[in-house]
Amino acid sequence: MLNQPTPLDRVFHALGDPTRREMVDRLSHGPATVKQLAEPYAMSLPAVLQHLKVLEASGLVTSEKVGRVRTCRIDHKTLDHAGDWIARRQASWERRLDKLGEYLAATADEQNEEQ
Amino acid sequence: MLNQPTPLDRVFHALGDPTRREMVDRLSHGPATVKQLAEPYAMSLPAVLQHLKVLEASGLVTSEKVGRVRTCRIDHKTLDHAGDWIARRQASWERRLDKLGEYLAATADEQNEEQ
DNA sequence: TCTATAGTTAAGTAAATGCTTAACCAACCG
DNA sequence: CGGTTGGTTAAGCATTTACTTAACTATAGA
Repeated sequence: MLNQPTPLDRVFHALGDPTRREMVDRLSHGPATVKQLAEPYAMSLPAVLQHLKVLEASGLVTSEKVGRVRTCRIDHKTLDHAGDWIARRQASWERRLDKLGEYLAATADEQNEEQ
Repeated sequence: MLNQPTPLDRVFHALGDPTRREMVDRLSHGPATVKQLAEPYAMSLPAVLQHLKVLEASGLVTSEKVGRVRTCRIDHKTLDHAGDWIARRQASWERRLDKLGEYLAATADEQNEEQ
């Protein structure tokens, strides 16, 4: 991978890790501080911070620091982009099934006519 | 990551690579042989095969070999799982916004009563 | 002011990723 | 049979990932 990753690369890659998916899950219920996000995990704080950095780089999460606490929140738009990509492939797949169905129906008709 | 990846880990990880997403895209329009899948890319056949292996391990793609050609197709159910996961987080996010809205409305009412 | 809290930076490491080339097999085809 | 086509395996390599520990900064509160 010489070329740099696209936004969608970053989003799916970010979601490919269970810890990061759990963080997104947690944040989908409301904002949380770094401390709160880290609390469920056995791993070190710097490790959590690195996951957070990946999530922020992907656009899935935003954060702002007030005083000494950083509060993180989901950016739903980015999650939507990922959902849209999947929905579009599902759509092409279904269009294909429709066409296949039409074809099979047409073939059946022809066979009926032949009989 | 000492523990082995979950199915969802594998799916999102598989979708995190642009080449693999393009392959899923291609396959969403209909089945293709390994040769056909490899054709758009500058990379070697073994590299394509490795991407294919990742896609198969994730469950996004299935394949069967007839004679000497292997034909690959999407398994839509796996794509659905990924879409469902995203949809569920979007749902919690929206529920949260609803509750926030109710709270704000209630607060506004209280303030009206106080006045 | 002293100290605990919340977060950050840097550097190092083991394992996983995404490729490569070389060698190989098995099926179809003239 | 012998060559071409389609796919596969193995080995190697540079890069990225997911952590770690140690050291550090800045804010909040007693």
